[in-house]
Formats: sequence, C-alpha cells, structure tokens
Amino acid sequence: MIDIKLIKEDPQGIIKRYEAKEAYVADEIGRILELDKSRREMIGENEALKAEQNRVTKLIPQMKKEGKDTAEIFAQMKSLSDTIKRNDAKQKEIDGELRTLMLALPNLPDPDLAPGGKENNQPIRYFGEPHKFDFEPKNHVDLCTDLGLIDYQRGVKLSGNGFWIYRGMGARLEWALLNYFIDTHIADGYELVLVPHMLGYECGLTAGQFPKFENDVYWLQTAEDETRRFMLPTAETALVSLHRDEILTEADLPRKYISYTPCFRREAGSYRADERGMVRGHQFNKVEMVQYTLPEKSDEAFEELVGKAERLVSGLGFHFRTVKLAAADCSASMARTYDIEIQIPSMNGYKEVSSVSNARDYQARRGNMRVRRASGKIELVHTLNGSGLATSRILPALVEQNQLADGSVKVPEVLQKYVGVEVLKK
RNA sequence: GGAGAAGUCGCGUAGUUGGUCGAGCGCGCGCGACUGGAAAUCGCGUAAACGUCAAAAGCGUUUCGAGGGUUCGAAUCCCUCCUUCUCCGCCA
Repeated sequence: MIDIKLIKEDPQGIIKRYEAKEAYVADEIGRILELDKSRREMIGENEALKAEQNRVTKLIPQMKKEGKDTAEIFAQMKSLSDTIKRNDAKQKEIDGELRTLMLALPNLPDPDLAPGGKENNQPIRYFGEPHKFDFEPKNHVDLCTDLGLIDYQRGVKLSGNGFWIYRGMGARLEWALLNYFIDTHIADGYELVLVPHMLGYECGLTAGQFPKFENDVYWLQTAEDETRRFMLPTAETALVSLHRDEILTEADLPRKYISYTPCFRREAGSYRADERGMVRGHQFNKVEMVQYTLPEKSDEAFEELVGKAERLVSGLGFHFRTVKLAAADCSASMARTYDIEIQIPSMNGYKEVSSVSNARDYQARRGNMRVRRASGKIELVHTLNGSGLATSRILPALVEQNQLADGSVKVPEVLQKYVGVEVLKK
C-alpha cells in the first residue's frame, strides 16, 4: 500500500507516476479521494457524538450517588448510542471500500526508472563473454536426458505437465547449487530460515500478491470449515511476513534473511513453445534473500543484494548481464527491480535467474511492520528481496555452457566439492 | 481429537460484585542529577492509530488476542473464533 497522504497532496502527480507503470488509476484515485472525504466527515460527526456520550456517562455514577432519577437520561443516551452504532456501521463500510481500493493500487515506480514495459528494460552491466563452441552443442533437455540428470517423463507421470525429477548426479548438482548459494549467504552474515511451505492468506496480502493474484497460487483446503492455505510461490512471501505487526528496534536493523524453499506457481497460460525442459515449471527450487532496513538504508541494501546475486552467478563462471527493469516490467509491489539474466545457448536471448527488488514501505504498510528509532519515533521499515538464486534456469545454462564435445559436462569449480566429481559423464 | 487454564502498554505482571482504568507496579528505553568516566543510586518522562490544525502543542475518538452481543456505560458479563500452556489420546 502506498501512503494515502501522497494521493491527497498531489493526486495528478500520483496518477502521472503510475502511468510510467502503465497503470491508469485516475478513476480509482478519484474514488479514493471521495471516500476519504466522506470518511473524515463521518468521523468528525460521530466522534462529537461519542465525546458527548463519554461526557454524560462519566456523570452517571455521581448522579446515582446523589439519588437522582436517571430514567430520562438513560432514554436519551440509548437513542444516542443507537445513532452512534448506525454511524459506526456506515463508517466501516466506507473504510472497507477505501481499504480495498488502496490495497489494489500497485507500488509507485522509482522516478529514475524508464517508463513502459519490457522493451524499455536497460541492461546496465555485462559480465564475461558469450559462450562459443567449436562443435555442435546440444540443448539442455537432450544433455540432461542423455546424462540421466533429469527425468522429464516420470515427472509428468507423477504430477503432470510442468514437473520434472532430479535424479542421481542431477539431484546432486541441484543440491550442490543450493549449498553453494546458502554457504555464500551465511558467510555474508545472513540468517538461514526454513519456513513453512503452506502459508495463510495474510502472508500473500502483506507481500502484495493478494488480493490481485490469488489465482496464481495453489490453494489447499480439504474441508469447507478448514482455514485456506496456499503453497508459497516464493520464500519472499513467508520471509516478508516474519515481522508482520511487529515493532523492531533500530538496533535490530538491518535484518538479513535467506531461505531455501521450493516455489509453487500455477503459471496459467504462460507456457511457451521455446520454454522446454525446466525453464518454466509449477515447482522449482530457489534460495531467497530478504532484508528489512531503515528507510534511508534501503538503496544501499538494494545494491548489496544485486551485488550478491551477481557474485553468485559469476562465481559459476557464467556470462550474464544485469538489467534495470522499466517501470511496467517491475511487479506490482515493487518500486524498482534489477534482473540478472544468463544465456542458455539453445534459447534466444537471456533468461532471468535472479530478480532483486526494493518494495520500500509498500509491504511494510500492508503488514504493519515498523521500527522504533533511537529517538522514540516509530516509522515503517523498508523491505527488499532478491533471488539468490533460482536453480531452474541455472542448471540448463550450466549444462549447456559447460558441455564438452563428447557430451559430458564440466562441473564448475565452486560446485565440485559438493558434487564430488569434476565432470558429469554417461 | 478429548479435558482444563490463559491471552492486559517493548518485555514481565496488577487489575472480574461493570462506572474517576487508557489502565498501577517492575524491567527496558529517553532526559537530567550524582561521577574524572562508568556502574550503582535518585528525579522526571516514556503506546499507537485516526480526526481537528499550514504545522506543532492542545483537544477529541479508538485500541486491554479478533469479531459480535448485553448495557446509559465493558479490560471486567455473554456468544463465536484464533492463539498459547498443561494433562490424556494419536502419530512422523
């Protein structure tokens, strides 16, 4: 949620800023201002009545002591009380509509972002050189199948399209990646957190995925009266609710967390012919980084997270680039996002392996996550998140970029101690 | 799953024959005194949200797990839900 004060101060300016994100919210903003106005009018009116009620109520014990007749006052107070109750109900309705509208507004894009969608994304850094082969390279699906790393067919047998199985050295390679990531983060001072994979609604609301994207996740509910839970689409959804409704102290910040989880996504309608193999599935593995920071420190934290993701990818020896996303390509909750994209030689262009974002106070306001400063002042924290990293794009890139002429695959040095071998052979 | 107990201000607690309780005390925290400096000690102060206001102060409203109810009036009574603890059962 953004601060409604921003809207009240400069509605036109806010509408303009949203246009960069290709979000056209003039109607919503108009309605918000209308509701806010009538809300404040109602509050003023009703609070005057409540003040009167409180004033009289305080007099009653005294009157009773003095033995005065209170019947008439009680009758008056009863009708006052009824009016107040009616007003409260009306006000609640207005609050509800206002909140719904506010929750639906996306985050404001940072002013320095290029406006518009994907086509305006700006690569800001390149690392390494594109891979060249002096033989006909195979694609990752063939490589993984030939080497017995991934069992695509049985994945489909077990769970349907969009699922695969890591086997043998493939599973060990996957596990090696995750260990390499986690060990690096721990060395950097991040706390490893293992979270539930099934989450309550509030987690999705706080992260900003709900109510808008409720249908993008898998819901679990076996009985009518059972609390609905969803399979987490990313560990961010859990980590960002860790301090929901809490007041942290300034000395607690920054909080730096990482979590490994599988991520479950419906990906409805997003399959493309060129996304074979494990580039897009309903379940993939990811190590997620999340930071809670003081507002003035979030830019610094953002750079740290981008740098960490870049070091992980370059540690594997990949050619990749860092891309500053245009406003409309950032997700709804985020003020800014940088993607890290690697090349999968058999596929066109670059594929995202990490996405680092600053939500600023958007999630903190939704989840009421605050910090008490040394001065005693309380304000919202900033939250940031980034993949560090998702494996499902790394592994295809790894086997393709590291394949040798004989069909075997060289294991990157940093992974060898985890995998136990230097080359994956038939 | 069954039986019982409990959820109060950052933390720990007091507060149930309904009324001057938004709420006492301790710790913590802030400021000050004392000190060469610190500890200890003493004094003062210490919730948030919303509304009013250009802003601050002030004033008002709300909040004692959540929601509803009874009442002129609810931390205190009633109902529903959530959570925690203890015992029993079941189970990886």
